[in-house]
Amino acid sequence: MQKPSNARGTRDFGPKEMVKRNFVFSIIKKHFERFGFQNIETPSIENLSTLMGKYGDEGDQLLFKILNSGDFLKDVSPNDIELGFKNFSQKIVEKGLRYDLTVPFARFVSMNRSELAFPFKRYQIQPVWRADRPQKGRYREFYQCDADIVGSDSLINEAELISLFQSIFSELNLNAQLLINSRKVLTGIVDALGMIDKFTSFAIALDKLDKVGWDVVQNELLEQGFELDKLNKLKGIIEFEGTNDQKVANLKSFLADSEIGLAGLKEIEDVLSFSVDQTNIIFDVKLARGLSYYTGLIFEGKAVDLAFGSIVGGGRYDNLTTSFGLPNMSGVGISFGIERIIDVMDTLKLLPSVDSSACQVLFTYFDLEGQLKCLSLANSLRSNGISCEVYPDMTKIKKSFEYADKKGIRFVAVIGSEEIKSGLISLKDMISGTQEELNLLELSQKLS
RNA sequence: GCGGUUGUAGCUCAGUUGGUUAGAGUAGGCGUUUGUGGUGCGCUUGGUCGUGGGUUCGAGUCCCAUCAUCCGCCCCA
Repeated sequence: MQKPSNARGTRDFGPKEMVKRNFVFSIIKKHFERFGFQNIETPSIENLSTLMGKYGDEGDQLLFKILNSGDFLKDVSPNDIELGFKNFSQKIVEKGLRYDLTVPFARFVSMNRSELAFPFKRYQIQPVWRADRPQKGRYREFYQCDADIVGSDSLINEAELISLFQSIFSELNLNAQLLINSRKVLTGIVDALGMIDKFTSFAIALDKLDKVGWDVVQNELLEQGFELDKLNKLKGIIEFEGTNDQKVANLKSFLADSEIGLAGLKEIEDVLSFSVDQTNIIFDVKLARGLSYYTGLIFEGKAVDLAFGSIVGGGRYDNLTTSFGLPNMSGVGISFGIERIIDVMDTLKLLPSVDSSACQVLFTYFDLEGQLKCLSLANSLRSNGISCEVYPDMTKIKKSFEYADKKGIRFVAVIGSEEIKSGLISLKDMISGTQEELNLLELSQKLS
């Protein structure tokens, strides 16, 4: 017999974990709906043609691919194998597991364009898979919780997502801040530096500023051909500390000659002006974010009390559905990294440990007569909306008390010959240790 | 994809320079005299020491490979 184990980077969730997970899931879901987002689901499996090329070369490598069923080698010639695995795999693999929820959503919107009411607001809470190397806060199977709005380019949407972020973390009681920036501001900065064609390398270098420090970033940019005096000026801008409004004002002169940069600043200003509550919203010029499809505002959420990487990500994308044959469909979305939120909250002891789903009462008995009585009493209580279970085995009564204790069931109802004779139920409160005799009506009232 | 760490009972870990039948705590089971749990006491079930090779008279201990884990890098939630 082989030792059982989980596949790499995957986890089981027992009852205790599920209590914690459901707590977070239910709050997120509630707020999604409160903001008018509608739930959809898409299949775990997508055609590889839907997924490939959407996440860059790195992303393509991290896709889990599904071997074709049946005789998957029947169309493969020795020549295909000689051409290398990329060519070869195209012949034997046609499907893959979804890598995120955004691309399947784009496919969905494109396919259902005539039936959807635009602007379309949807939320989706489903697992995604990445053939990544597992690490702290990084798994191969994990849930994403996405809320997106497509078919509207109003900045109200951005502001609403920010508001959604605030209300979710407020109810979760987790202190989190949202960094915001605009791809246009970043483009403007590169423009002002006179290196507009080096946008990507600039963004990548800037994104790791917090980790490696300015000197490393500067050296990297100098190697790329950026000019030192301009970088020095940029350094002052980036290290400037102040309110969001002050930061915007400070950037205005730097971006004075860049039309796109000023447009980006205007976006930031507008979104902030739409945000009634600017608590924990921070305009951060350093924020770049990897995924290439963002075109406008971008944001990233972090826990304040624990360094754990980002727990929320999102931004505006203008061309997501273009490759599915639907151009000009601007959208903006936010993704809550629920696995990391759970990890963070667990570390900070902010999650419930008591199983609120435990039954209210456990029935126990000594003989067949008591057993039947318990079953009938249990059904009466259930029809009154009281959750209860009947201990299934006729062993020592002690076992059923231990069972109730372990499972967090508060009351144990004992039905023996005395109870059957008197028609009363002996009810023990496992917390106080007291016991009382009640009839069915009294029991029902006590527990409802 | 790259670098490092760790892998002994269900769980947390001991195990001395290689040396007899591999230990502890905890969890589980049974009991502690009749129909009552959470703390006590007694007894007890669990391990081909991650897996596969190798060195040796002898390997949990040394070497190689492999799988998994955790931590960095890349990237990301």
